[in-house]
Amino acid sequence: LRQALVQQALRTIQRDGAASVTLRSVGEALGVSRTALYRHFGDKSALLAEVAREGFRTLRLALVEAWDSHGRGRAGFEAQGLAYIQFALTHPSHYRVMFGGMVEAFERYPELSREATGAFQQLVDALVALQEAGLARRDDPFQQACFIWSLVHGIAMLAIDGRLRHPPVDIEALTRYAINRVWTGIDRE
Amino acid sequence: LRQALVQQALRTIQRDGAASVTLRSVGEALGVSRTALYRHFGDKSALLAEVAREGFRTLRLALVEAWDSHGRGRAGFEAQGLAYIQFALTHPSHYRVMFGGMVEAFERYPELSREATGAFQQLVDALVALQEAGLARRDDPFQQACFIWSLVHGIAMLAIDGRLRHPPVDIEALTRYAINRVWTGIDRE
DNA sequence: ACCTGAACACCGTTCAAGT
DNA sequence: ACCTGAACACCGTTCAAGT
Repeated sequence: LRQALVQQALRTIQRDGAASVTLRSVGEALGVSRTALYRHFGDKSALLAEVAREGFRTLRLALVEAWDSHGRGRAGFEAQGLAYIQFALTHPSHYRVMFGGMVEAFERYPELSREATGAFQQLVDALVALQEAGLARRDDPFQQACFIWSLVHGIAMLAIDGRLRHPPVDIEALTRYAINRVWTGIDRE
Repeated sequence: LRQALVQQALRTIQRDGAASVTLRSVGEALGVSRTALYRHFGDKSALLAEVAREGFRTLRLALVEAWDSHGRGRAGFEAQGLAYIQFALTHPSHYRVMFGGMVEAFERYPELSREATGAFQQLVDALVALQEAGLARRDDPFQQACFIWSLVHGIAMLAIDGRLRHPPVDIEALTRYAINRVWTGIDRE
């Protein structure tokens, strides 16, 4: 039932958005009372934490896949960025659960923190590989990763929140541009 | 009273966070019924839209001030980025109202949209000035601005959501690093 | 024109009670 | 061990009624 609750929450999120995930709706869809959930999770936040954890796992796998299947060089770096944005645009509500502050006290869920760190670590690993291949500046990889993550997260959030629709922006083109500018800089032509 | 409601909402947001802004609490703090608000705003979302509009106005003024008082060159560009992050860190809940999807149907509030566009336009104007001074690539200034905005927005959101606290990140140092990397690129040393 | 008080349809959560 | 049903303390919103 625990797994069923998570799956049902995910389905509701995908179809009707995160705001529609109520203990009543999730319970009713599973033919169970609205308080049955408390036998498996501490509270609603714990359920959403599990949903978020699942999201970070999927995201990490998507990043690894993009990086590995594009040669682990510049092409892989770009593919990884595009995969990140694609995940966010394909699962906007799920992404919001992961990053929108919907999970109270994020740090109180060690499995969620671990999975989130794992996805971040994939980016760090890629940057270390690029540095060792002489393709990227030998800055602190952690700070470098924070920088890149902030960029793609910013694009994802603005896109999801509809802030890039007036006028309409080609998100993929923006992502490609951003990654290219990160790579070569914007100081001079 | 309309202005008083906005001011009270802002005060509550600063002190107890956006989640604590309820029609009951705002009304009670002003010695008025919880439904009095409906004489001045269509619904709660309209009140928050006004709060967000005030935020974009303050943000724009902070950006203009930073840009103007640092020579409208590379130093001004960096100062503008730092001013953006500083605004977000100083008023995290206010920033969340502006960007966290708390205002339903953002585009239905023309004054809010105008103010948000105004803040964005300040960045576009700065980039055009940099381009004309030969200090920045002559890319489409709008796309360039979307790129930069995404970056600082990403840093701001990750910082506000506490995602840069395990391990703790020096946000100002990260911002300086990011702006420097945007300026000179990360392809080679 | 502006405000109130009661009512309505929702929420998450607690808890005694059932099997 | 697992679930239920009623109850509690909250929400935003509507509406007839008051001044």
